[in-house]
Amino acid sequence: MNIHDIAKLSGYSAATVSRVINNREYVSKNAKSAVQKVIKEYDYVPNDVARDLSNGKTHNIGVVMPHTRHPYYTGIINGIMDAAFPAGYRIVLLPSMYNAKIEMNYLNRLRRKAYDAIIFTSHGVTLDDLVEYQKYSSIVCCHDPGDYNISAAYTERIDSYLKAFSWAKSQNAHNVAILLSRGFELSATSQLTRKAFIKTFDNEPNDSLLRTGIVTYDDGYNSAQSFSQNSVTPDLIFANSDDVATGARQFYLDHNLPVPILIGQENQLSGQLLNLPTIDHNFHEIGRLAFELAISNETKQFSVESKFILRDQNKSEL
Amino acid sequence: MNIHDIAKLSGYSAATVSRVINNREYVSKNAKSAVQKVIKEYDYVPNDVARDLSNGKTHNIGVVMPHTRHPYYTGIINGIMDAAFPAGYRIVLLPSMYNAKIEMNYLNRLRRKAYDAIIFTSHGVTLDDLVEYQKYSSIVCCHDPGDYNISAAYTERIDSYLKAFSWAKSQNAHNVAILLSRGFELSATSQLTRKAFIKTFDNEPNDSLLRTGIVTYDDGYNSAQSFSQNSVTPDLIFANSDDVATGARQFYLDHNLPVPILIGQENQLSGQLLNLPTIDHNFHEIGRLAFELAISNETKQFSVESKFILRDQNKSEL
DNA sequence: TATTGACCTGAAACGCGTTTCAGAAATTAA
DNA sequence: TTAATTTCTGAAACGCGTTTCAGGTCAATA
Repeated sequence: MNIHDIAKLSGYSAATVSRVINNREYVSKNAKSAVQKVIKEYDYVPNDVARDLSNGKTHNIGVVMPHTRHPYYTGIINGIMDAAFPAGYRIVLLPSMYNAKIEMNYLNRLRRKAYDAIIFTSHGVTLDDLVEYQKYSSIVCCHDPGDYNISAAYTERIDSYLKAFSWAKSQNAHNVAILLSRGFELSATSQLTRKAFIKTFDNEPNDSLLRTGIVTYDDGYNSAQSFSQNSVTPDLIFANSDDVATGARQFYLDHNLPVPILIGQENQLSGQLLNLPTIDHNFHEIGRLAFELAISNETKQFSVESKFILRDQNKSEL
Repeated sequence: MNIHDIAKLSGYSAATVSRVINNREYVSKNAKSAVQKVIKEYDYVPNDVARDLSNGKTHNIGVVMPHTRHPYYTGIINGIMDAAFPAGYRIVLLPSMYNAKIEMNYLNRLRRKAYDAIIFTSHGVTLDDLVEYQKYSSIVCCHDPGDYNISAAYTERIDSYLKAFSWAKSQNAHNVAILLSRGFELSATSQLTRKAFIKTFDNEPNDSLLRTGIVTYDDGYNSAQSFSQNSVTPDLIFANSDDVATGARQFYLDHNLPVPILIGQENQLSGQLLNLPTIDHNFHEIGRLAFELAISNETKQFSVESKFILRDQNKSEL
């Protein structure tokens, strides 16, 4: 049962049926009611794929993320979804595991018109690639694109990183461990962390106190364990999430070792319970802005301030 | 630049180009290399929407969920995604806010061929509706479908609910508060909670100790507050997540009131930190199974046991 | 009354791959 | 060498809506 069948059955043409379905003008009352009657009688619904093909639009936005285990990604996704839903867009989850080949594959699906736009919450492909593929469709990234001419909605992280490290310094931290999702060379965010560290402590982060590939509570725990196994004792741990910091903390507690000072990120419940200092990156707003950029035709950048939150240490009731 | 252009440029027909692209047999070496050369030269990629239209398949699976604020839903989504990715399927997020009209809309999009299947992590429409729409495409629900003939992957909750309540009873809990996402009349899961409660305590849950619409930490906090404002003092709170239980706990702490015994669900980090008894519903496995059902042609049901986890209360180091 | 303009309508083309089917060419089997 | 296969190939139809454009009707303006 397609639009041509309805056309025949109603005695009008497919063009008229299409007009009725889409509530276009220039349809007589007679035509409208006749067509509607047949549509109702045969319970006809138009094929969305054919429609998308004809319209050259799918109302689908692809969202690329390495995984959904870190609150930053899930937070952005929520932000995008909350904005996309009322606008009639749907989001398609495109997991990449930081794999550039997989991401290129998604970029090609953009060329193939499968999505109206793609938002990269994180990207393994180069910014050059993103700029290149922009000619096919709207692309938004969620990192500072620097001089690259590409739409971006991102967190201005440097200030809060500086605040966090300078607070760390004020606590007399000398051996600062850094737990990152990706190494400095691979991630702009990690690079920012490094810059803030250098600016504060006047030297490079200590390799033996650096761990990458860190995402979850367990990763935090294991990092602390590996520090311990290597006889490394950080006096402060700067983690990429509160849950990660909490995991590290647990290792020390489990082994009756003194717990280093902890700094988390993303303002999670675990950090709230433990009164950890944290950095709130306002990912929900990032998601919202990313969506707005995705459906707009302009290429522009939005940045949002992140906040270093130092909770009242005395209020800890745990 | 479409397949016909490539056909002309290569001196072969669209049919042959299609064969080359899809690696079909019955293409001569000459044809293959000539076509590939032109494809490469013009950097042609086929249009996915046209392909989907032709093939009648999109490789998109719609996933309906009320929201993404509860770990149960995000957990299922992760499970689905982890299974869908290697199988070459993508998932489209379809938020419903428990709104049956919105869900019907999604069901109609299924009829319109926008998705190959739909998974309902929760449903506001009736099971009759789901059964009805099954004739158009594969539908999977994540609740016990009872006698309805529909594919389902769900958690067998009753045992762990019974265990939880009987533990509650053993703790001499008399005023048991229940925090639910939806009321008994609207949700099969809530109904199970009720049944387990009745079986254990031999009477209906007390209305004044019942709260619905509960999803987050804040909701938990507010519930406790509303109990307090109504001079209701539960001696045990059965929450629908550890975070919710944690929120309730916080209210009592903030007001220097004795904290009731807490039972959480979903085995979250907050519960782990506070050593709360919890119920683990194994949502990741549910998601995986739901996906398998979504792409299979059979209609069947899988259920997974949930676990009541009583943590060592003495080990609380917080 | 002659124009003008608004309103209707449908055939055909378009968006773009895929598949069918018939026919031709090249092999292999007999 | 002939018959029977197997391999290639492309025109056309198909999946299904949307849009364009020409042609027609009818009421309103001049």
